Amino acid sequence: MSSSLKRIDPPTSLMEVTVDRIRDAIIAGELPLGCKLSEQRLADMLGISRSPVRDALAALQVEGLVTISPKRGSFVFTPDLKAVDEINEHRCILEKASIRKAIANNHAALLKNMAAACTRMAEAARREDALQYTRGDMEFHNSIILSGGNHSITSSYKRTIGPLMALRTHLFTIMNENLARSMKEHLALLEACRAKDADEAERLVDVHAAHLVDAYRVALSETSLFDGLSTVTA
Amino acid sequence: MSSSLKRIDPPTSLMEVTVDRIRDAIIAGELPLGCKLSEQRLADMLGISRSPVRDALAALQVEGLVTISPKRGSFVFTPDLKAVDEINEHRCILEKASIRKAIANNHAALLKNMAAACTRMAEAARREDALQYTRGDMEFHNSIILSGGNHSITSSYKRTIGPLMALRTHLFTIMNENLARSMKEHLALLEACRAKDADEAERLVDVHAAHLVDAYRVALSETSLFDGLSTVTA
DNA sequence: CATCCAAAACTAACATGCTACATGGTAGAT
DNA sequence: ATCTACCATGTAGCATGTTAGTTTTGGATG
Repeated sequence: MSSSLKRIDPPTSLMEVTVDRIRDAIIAGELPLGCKLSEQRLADMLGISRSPVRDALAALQVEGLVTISPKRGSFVFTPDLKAVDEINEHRCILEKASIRKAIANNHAALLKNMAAACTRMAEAARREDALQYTRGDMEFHNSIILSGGNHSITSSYKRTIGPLMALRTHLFTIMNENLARSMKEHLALLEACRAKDADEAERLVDVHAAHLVDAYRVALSETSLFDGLSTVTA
Repeated sequence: MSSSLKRIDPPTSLMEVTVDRIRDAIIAGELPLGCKLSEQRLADMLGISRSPVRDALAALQVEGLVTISPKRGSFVFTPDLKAVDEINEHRCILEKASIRKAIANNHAALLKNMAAACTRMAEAARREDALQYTRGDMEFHNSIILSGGNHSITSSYKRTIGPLMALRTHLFTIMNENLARSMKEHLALLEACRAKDADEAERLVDVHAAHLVDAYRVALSETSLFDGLSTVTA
C-alpha cells in the first residue's frame, strides 16, 4: 500500500499560519505586551495581503491575546490583575472538572500524556529553558483537558488560556520564577492521578493555579516591566 | 448628573449587526439547521458587501452556530447528540460554579435578575410563545453567569450556548415540548438560590440541563425533522 | 517656551476583483 | 443502460482599492 495515496487534508490556509505565527510570537515574548500591531505592517512583514492578517487578528482577539480598537489599531493584550485572576479561576474550573472525568473514564491516556509532558518539562527545567518549559506546561494541562474528552470544553479552553501562557513565559524569563517548585507541583498532580485520587488532584490544581497568580501579583508590585508598552516593535 | 454626557460607545459596526441578525435568524428558526449560507447571497440580501458578512460568519463559527467548509460554503450548524451532550455538560459546569459564587458574593443581584427573567418566562408560557420563552430562558441562565462576576466565564459562556438555544426553540416549536415543567424547574432553582442552598441549586441545574438533552434525544428518535437540511432558504 | 490648530499620516472598516477549488449536470463513449 | 470526462457554475480565500475615523506632527501664535 503506497503511502502516497493517503487521504489529502486541505492545505492550511494563510490565515491559520498567520494566527499561529502571531500567537507564538506573543507567547514567546517577541511581540511585547501592549505592542501595537498594524495589519499593513504585519502583512508586509509576512509577505501576504491584509485580509488573512485581519482575519488572524480577529481570531486572536477571541483568544484574548489581541485587543482590537475600532479604527485605531490592534494591540497585544495587556493583562491586569483582575482579568488574570478571572481567567485563572475559569481554567481551574475546567481543569478540575476534566481531571475528575479523565480519572474516571480515561485513566490510561491521562497518565501517559501527563507523564510525557513531565519528562519534557523536566528536561527543559534542567537546561533552565523557560520557553520550552512553558511549552511542556501547556502540553501537561492540555492533556488534562483532552483526556476529559469533552470537545466543547477543549475548544473553549484553547480560546481562554492564551494570556496565561504568555504571562508564564514573561514571569519565567523576566524575573526567574521558580521552575523547580512548578515542576514539583506537576509531579505531585501526576501522582494523585495515578492513585485515582480525584479530590486530591482537584486540590492540587487549585494550589498550582494560585501560584501563577501570586507570581504575577509579585511581578506587578516589584517591577514595572509590564508597562513597557513598546510603541512599535513590529 | 446629565445622562447626555455618558460614555459614548462607538457606533456598532456592520459586522456586529450582521452577526446579530444571522444569530437571531438561526435561533428563531428562520434559517433552518443545515441551511446553506452563501456570503454573496447574504450580502445581497442585507444590502452590504461580502466583507462584513464574511467576518460575521467567522464569528458565528466560533459560537458554534455556523460551520464553514473551505471553498464549499458556510452552513447553519447541524447538531448531533454527542455534541449537544458535551455542550450541555460544559455549560452545566460553568453554571454550577457561577451559581455557587453568586450565592456567596452577589445574592441580591442574582435573585433580582432571576426573578425578572422568571416573570418574563411565565408571561410567555401563558401565551404559549415559544420564542419569547426561549429568550426569557436565555436571560435566566445569563443572569446566573453574570452574577458569578467572572468576565472570562461570561464571554466563554456566550460563545458556547448558541447551539443549545437554537435547539431549544426548535424543540419547543416543532414538537411542543412541555413549557410548564421547564417553568417549574426554573422557579425551584430561584427558590434554592433565595434560600442560599448552593448544593440544592447545583443539583437542580444538573437535572434541568439533563432534560434538554433528553428532549433532544426523543426528538431525534421520534421525528426526522432535523435532517430537513433545506438546500437554500437564503 | 507653551499652546492651539490644521494638515498630513495612519488606521481599520468596508467594497470589489480575481483565482483556485468544489460540485452538478451533460454529452459522449462503451 | 452505465460510466467517464468535461464544462458551467457556485464557493470562499486572498489581494487590493476606497472611505471614514483617529492620532500625530509641524508650525504659527501667544
